[in-house]
Amino acid sequence: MNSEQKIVEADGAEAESAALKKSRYHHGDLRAGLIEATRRLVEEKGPDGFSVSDACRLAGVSTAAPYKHFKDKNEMLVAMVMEGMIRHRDNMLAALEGIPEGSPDRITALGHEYVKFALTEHGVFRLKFGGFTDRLDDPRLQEAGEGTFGIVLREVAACRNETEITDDVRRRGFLLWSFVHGLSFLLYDKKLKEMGGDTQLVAMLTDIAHRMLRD
Amino acid sequence: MNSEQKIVEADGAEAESAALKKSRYHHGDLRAGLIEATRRLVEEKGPDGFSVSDACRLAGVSTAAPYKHFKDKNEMLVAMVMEGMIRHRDNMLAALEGIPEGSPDRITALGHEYVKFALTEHGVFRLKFGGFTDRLDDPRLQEAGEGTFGIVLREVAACRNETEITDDVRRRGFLLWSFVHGLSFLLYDKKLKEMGGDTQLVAMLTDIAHRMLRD
DNA sequence: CTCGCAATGTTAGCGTCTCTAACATATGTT
DNA sequence: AACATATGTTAGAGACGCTAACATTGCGAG
Repeated sequence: MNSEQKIVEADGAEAESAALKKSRYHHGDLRAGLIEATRRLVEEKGPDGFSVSDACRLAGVSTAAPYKHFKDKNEMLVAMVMEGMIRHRDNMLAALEGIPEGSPDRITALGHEYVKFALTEHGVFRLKFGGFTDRLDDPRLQEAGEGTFGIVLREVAACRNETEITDDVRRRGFLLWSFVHGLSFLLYDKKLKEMGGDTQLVAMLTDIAHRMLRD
Repeated sequence: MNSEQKIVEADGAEAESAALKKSRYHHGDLRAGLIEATRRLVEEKGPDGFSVSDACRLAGVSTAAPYKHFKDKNEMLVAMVMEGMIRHRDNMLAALEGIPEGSPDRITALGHEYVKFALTEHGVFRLKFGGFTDRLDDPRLQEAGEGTFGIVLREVAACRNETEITDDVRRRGFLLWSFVHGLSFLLYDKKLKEMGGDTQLVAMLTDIAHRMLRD
């Protein structure tokens, strides 16, 4: 039953002597531990199935402990999603490596990474975009999202041989974003059952990229 | 404070003598009343802010009453979303009226209606598509959604001069759906602040329809 | 008509959840 | 060493989901 308990603490990055930690009053880095617990639970049970109490049990602390680090449940989620958005952006930047500048393949790669993130970290993705907006409207999240969109805009501009972000570039970028965004939702909801592996997905993304980039 | 109370009952479709209803033990049509209360509250406070207790207060019954009509909270939401999906489909069918068969304008009209619904009934929309999927996986909802997609496929086929739903038609339909789906989310999240009125939206939808329909 | 049953309400209460208050313990600065 | 602050704990208030037990109503069969 409690085989999973305290796991969050145990496999923390800076694993000091586990025995030493055992009889500690203080957790070490409870904030990080709770964020990690939150992430796991949201992925496992979904955004609405998540409870602060569960996170406390997983982190091995009392249910009042989180409130020394976060204002409320919502702030815990914001902190967790924040980290996810950074991963999201880093993944997208990494996906561009080795693909020649100005190639539409870069757009495809970005879209592919976007969808992959939405599918693997669907809890984070849905928290950010799936309708908890009313409560999850932290300006830092807004900012992080716009930063990611900036990457797309830059690539679109390059493909269109523009030196700056014109209205046309912005329009095309937004259309591309709409597409991969919707695709992410629909794929996770299994609306396209017959969608095979990555090959078919990439073909789809490539097709879209070309349709959106041409005149 | 209770100016809104019992509103749900008061303005019901079949408004009998209000005075007569007042001293009634039975509600009349509590099931319908609760669905309507649920719809209002979800639109007002968002899917996660909704509580059965609130719905009871709005409908003017005790907090145990709903469980004579619905298995649990989730079934209340399913029933409410179900009605929304029917409205959604009817709206889309109505949007086609007067537009010549085989015209891409029909695709645009469908997309426009899709987005309009997502924006006006965003609570319903997000419940259906925004990540409550794990709990909201009623097969009837699945079916309703596929019915709506069928409308799109039929129109795409007509525009492509196909007599049946080929793989190509299905692919284009899915891409179109992805687009308007993602657009709906992003527009509500105000990701496109500069998006003006309907005119600009329609222009965007028209552009997309043409890009997706051509070879 | 009325008797009885099924349908549909109500009240009371359990367990859980979020969050706060009051108190306890650790940490680190002087 | 002593104190201030940070970070934990326990206890509990108030809301919610849901169930059990009981009350009222509507309706069909005798």
